[in-house]
Amino acid sequence: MSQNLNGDRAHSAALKKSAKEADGRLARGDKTRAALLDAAFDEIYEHGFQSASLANILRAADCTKGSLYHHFPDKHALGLAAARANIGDHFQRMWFTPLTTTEDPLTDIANCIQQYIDNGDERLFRLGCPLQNLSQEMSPIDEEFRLFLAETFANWRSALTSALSRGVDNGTVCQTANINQIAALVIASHQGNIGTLKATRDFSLAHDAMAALFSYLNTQRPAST
Amino acid sequence: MSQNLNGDRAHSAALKKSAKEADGRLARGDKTRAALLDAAFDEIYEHGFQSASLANILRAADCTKGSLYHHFPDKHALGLAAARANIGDHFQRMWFTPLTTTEDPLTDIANCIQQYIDNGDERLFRLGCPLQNLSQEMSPIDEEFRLFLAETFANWRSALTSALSRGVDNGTVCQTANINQIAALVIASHQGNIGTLKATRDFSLAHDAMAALFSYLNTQRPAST
DNA sequence: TAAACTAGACCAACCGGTCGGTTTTAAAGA
DNA sequence: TCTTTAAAACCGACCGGTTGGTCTAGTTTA
Repeated sequence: MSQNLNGDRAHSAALKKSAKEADGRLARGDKTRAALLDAAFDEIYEHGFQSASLANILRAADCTKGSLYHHFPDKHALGLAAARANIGDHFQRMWFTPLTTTEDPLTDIANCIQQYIDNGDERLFRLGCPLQNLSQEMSPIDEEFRLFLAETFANWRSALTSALSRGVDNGTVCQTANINQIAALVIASHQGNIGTLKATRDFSLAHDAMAALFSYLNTQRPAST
Repeated sequence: MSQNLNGDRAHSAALKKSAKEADGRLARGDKTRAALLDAAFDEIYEHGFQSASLANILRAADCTKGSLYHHFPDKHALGLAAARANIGDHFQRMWFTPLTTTEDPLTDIANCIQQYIDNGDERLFRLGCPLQNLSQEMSPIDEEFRLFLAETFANWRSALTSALSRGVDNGTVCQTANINQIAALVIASHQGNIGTLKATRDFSLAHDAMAALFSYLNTQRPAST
C-alpha cells in the first residue's frame, strides 16, 4: 500500500517538507500537484471523467506525463483527488458554513438556493453541478467515486437537518415539521433544478421551481398566532 | 440534403415498402435499423453517448459497420435517433397518456412519481433517467441534442400545466394555485430525486423527498370547507 | 549521494469512420 | 412464370488518430 487516502503517490517526506513551507509558497512538487488537480477538475467538469483527456490536462497544467504519473498512479486517482479537493471546498463554502451558524434555517436555506440561480456563473448554467455530473456519470461504473459522492450527499443532508433541528428548537421552524422530508426535498429539487436548467436554459422554469420550493418551506414555519 | 428528420439515410422507397407491410412484420432493412436503435439506446444508457462504443452496439445488434453506416451517417445521428425513439415513447407512456385524461391531476401526478420509485426497475435505480443523463452529458457540447432534450422538458411541462389547469376548472386544484410553479417543482424534484438516488442508493432519502413533494401538492387543493 | 521530481519517446488498444465489393430484394420486361 | 436489372442492404478489412499508461534517462533538491 504505497498510496495515502488521497490516492496519490506523495511520500511522507514530501508532506513534511511542504508543511515546513511556512511562508505559503509551495514546494516545487506540491505546486505541480496542485496544478494537476486544478487542471484535472476543469477538464473533468467540462467533458466528464471518461472523456477527460490527459493530454489536455497536461497542457493546462504545463506538465508532462512523467510528472503526472509520479504524483498519481492513474487517471482514476487523479480524478478522484481532483473531485475531493474541489467539491469538498465548494460545499463547505456554499452550504456547510452558512448552515452551521444560522438561527433561521428556512430563510438561509432559501438564500443558499437563491445564490445559485441569481449569482451563478456562466459555467454553472452551461455545465451544471459537478457533484451531479459526476454522480450521473460515475456512480454506476465506479464504486469508489460513488462512495465519495454518496458521502457528500449524506453530509449535505445532515448539515440541512442539523440546521433545521436547531430551527425547531429556537422556534423558527414548526414543531411538527418533518425535517428529514424538508432536507430531502431541498436536495432533490435543487439538484433537479440546476440539471434541468442546463438543457432548457429556461430561467423562468428554474425561478418557478424555486418559488414553489420557497412556498413549501414557508408552510413549515410556526403558525404566526 | 439526403437525410430526413430522423437523421438516418432511409430512402423514401424503403419507407413506402415498409409501410406496405400490413401484417406488422418489418422488412429486412427496417429490422436492422430497429435493432441498431435498440442496441444504441442500451449502450448509451449504460455508458453515455461519448463513451458508447460502436463495436459494442454492433455486437448487440448483430450487425456490421457497413450496415450501420448505410442506415446512419455517423454516431451522432444514430444516438440522436435512438434517443428520440426511446425517450419519446417513455414519456408518452409514463406521463402524457395519464395526464391527458386525468380529472384529478394532483393525485395522478403523485401517482406518476410514485410509479418510478415503487415500480422502477433495476436499471432506473442504477442508471437513472435517460433524459437526465443525456441532458447532463450532451447539453453543453451538442446543440442538436440539447434542443431535443429541451423540447422534451417543454412538452413535459405543458402536459403538467394542461392537466393542472383542467384541475383548476373542475375544482380539484385550488383556484389560486400557481400551476407553472407546481409543474416546475414536480419536474425539478423528480429529476433530482432520481439522480440523487443513483449515487446515494438511499431509498429513505427518495421517499422523504417524495413525501415532502406530496405534502406540497396537497396544499394546492381547494380548502375542504 | 539518495530521493524527489521532471522529461518525453514509445506502446498496444481502441476509437469513429471509409470503402470496395458481395448478397438480397423487388419491380420490370418478355 | 422466368429472367433481367438496379438499387438497397450488408459485409469486414482497413485507416489515421487518440487514448491511458510505461519506461528510461536526466535534473533538482536536501
